[in-house]
Amino acid sequence: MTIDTPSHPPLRRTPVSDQAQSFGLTFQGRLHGALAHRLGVDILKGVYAPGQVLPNEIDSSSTLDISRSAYREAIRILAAKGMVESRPKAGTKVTERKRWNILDPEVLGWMFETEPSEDFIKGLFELRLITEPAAAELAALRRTEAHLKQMDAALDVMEAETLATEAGRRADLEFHDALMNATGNEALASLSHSIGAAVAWSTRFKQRSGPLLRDPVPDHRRVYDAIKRQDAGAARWCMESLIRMALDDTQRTMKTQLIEPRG
Amino acid sequence: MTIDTPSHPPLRRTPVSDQAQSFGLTFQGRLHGALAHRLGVDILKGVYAPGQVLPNEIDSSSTLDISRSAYREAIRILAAKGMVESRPKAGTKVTERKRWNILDPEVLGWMFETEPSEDFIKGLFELRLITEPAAAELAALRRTEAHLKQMDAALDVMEAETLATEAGRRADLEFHDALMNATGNEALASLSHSIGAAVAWSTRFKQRSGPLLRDPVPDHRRVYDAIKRQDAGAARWCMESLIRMALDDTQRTMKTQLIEPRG
DNA sequence: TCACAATCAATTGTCTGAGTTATATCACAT
DNA sequence: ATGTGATATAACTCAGACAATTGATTGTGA
Repeated sequence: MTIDTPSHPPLRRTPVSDQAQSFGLTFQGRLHGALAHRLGVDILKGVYAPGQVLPNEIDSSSTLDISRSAYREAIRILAAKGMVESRPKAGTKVTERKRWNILDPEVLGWMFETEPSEDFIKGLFELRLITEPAAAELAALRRTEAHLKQMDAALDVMEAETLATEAGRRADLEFHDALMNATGNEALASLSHSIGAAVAWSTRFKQRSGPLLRDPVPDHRRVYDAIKRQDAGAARWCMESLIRMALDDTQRTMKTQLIEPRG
Repeated sequence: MTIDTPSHPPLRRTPVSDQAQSFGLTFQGRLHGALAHRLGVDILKGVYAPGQVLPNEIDSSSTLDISRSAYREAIRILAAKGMVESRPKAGTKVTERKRWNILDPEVLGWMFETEPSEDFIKGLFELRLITEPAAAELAALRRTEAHLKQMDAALDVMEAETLATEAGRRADLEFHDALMNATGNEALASLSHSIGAAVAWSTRFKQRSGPLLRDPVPDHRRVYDAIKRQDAGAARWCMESLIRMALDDTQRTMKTQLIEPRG
């Protein structure tokens, strides 16, 4: 067994053969991005363990059949996210898990592609339960009319489209973004944006596997109402309940996915 | 005025001239890293505003007198942190501030090099006040003897070294890291690690400008004691008070820095 | 006048091959 | 043991070419 990267779909649109185009599942625009994606997911999956050094640039790029430049740029991306570390003579090694920037939106997205552990999901929602109710509280105290208008508009779209459509999911994100802007706290907004985007991404799977899902609009509306009337306590409580329900949905979805791994 | 990047120290160890070596302030190992650092700080400072497109690769790399590869790798780093976005024909443009991963440890470090706004500092500590007391609470409930031993050892070093030494500051980080491990929440630990590292980095400045600073060890010890006796409420309260004091120190330091910008 | 298709050109993306620099490892001497 | 120096290996940097993508422009037909 000398095969390093087993059973991956091709990294690039096969430029030579005009047939077999239908493969391009994982392909994303740029080559370095696609490779960073693949390596990132592999690291998260444990295909490459922390401490392990990757094959050197020459070998890697040649076995992947790409140029050294593209390979190096992919490594830079992973290094920027704290997942690998390169030094001359020592090679490029996977860093210890503690140093990974798992709250980076891209990393978080990769995470959700790997059937993350129950513990991780729980930890993430625990963090949401800490931050987002507090954010709702701040939003209730600091929101302006403009914020309310944004949130209200997003809610209308959510109601009309439901979470089954792309537009509906986007509206969900817009609602949370508006709420985070209302907190007037940039760092808090950045954190919630990352997590929210990742969780919303997983909503796509929820929607597919679960036949019936709780309508999220009323819960969101309650949060909105509390913020509108500047009731910080109620905003906190409603947001907390909203997240608990999302956790519940997500956990149930993950379980059914374990039963039927692929669609 | 056609000058693009005004008054920056040299990007590389001047390889030609053997003298004037003393310049190497900002230099960090690799060229792509140093450039990413410089560009990142410039973006945070507003030298390059969101929406603005950077000069193209050819021009940029030639005016900076580096190769296109090195320049491109720097851009990939910034793109990985959400700060720029490249597209063929359209160029590389600075993304809107909301999309920056300001909780990335590196970005946060760059932030503290730019005399961040009062609002940003307050927002960051507001986030700490939300997450870290909650973390202390969780740590009190879940800590093991091993965690306690780690924290205790770190406290001893802090006491012996004080925050004036590198070892002392490292011990401070170790204390918080052990605490975060005790929470058993990976996401929470990652967040606090980012913020903690950045704030600790700023401690270096605190130490320099402020002649006398509150001794932080007793406050830390109180948090430790509460966690040891599994008193979640006390742990939360002590941690909150610890952070409020740190905020106080930081704000005072920032103010004095405004009066006397450079040492 | 407007919608849509074809063309163009600017910019990033990719490739190749070479030389340079840092550093982990080992041998050797202290 | 400890420190010092040589060596080989890896990442790092460079240069120049070509390919691919796409925003803008122009042309075409209704």
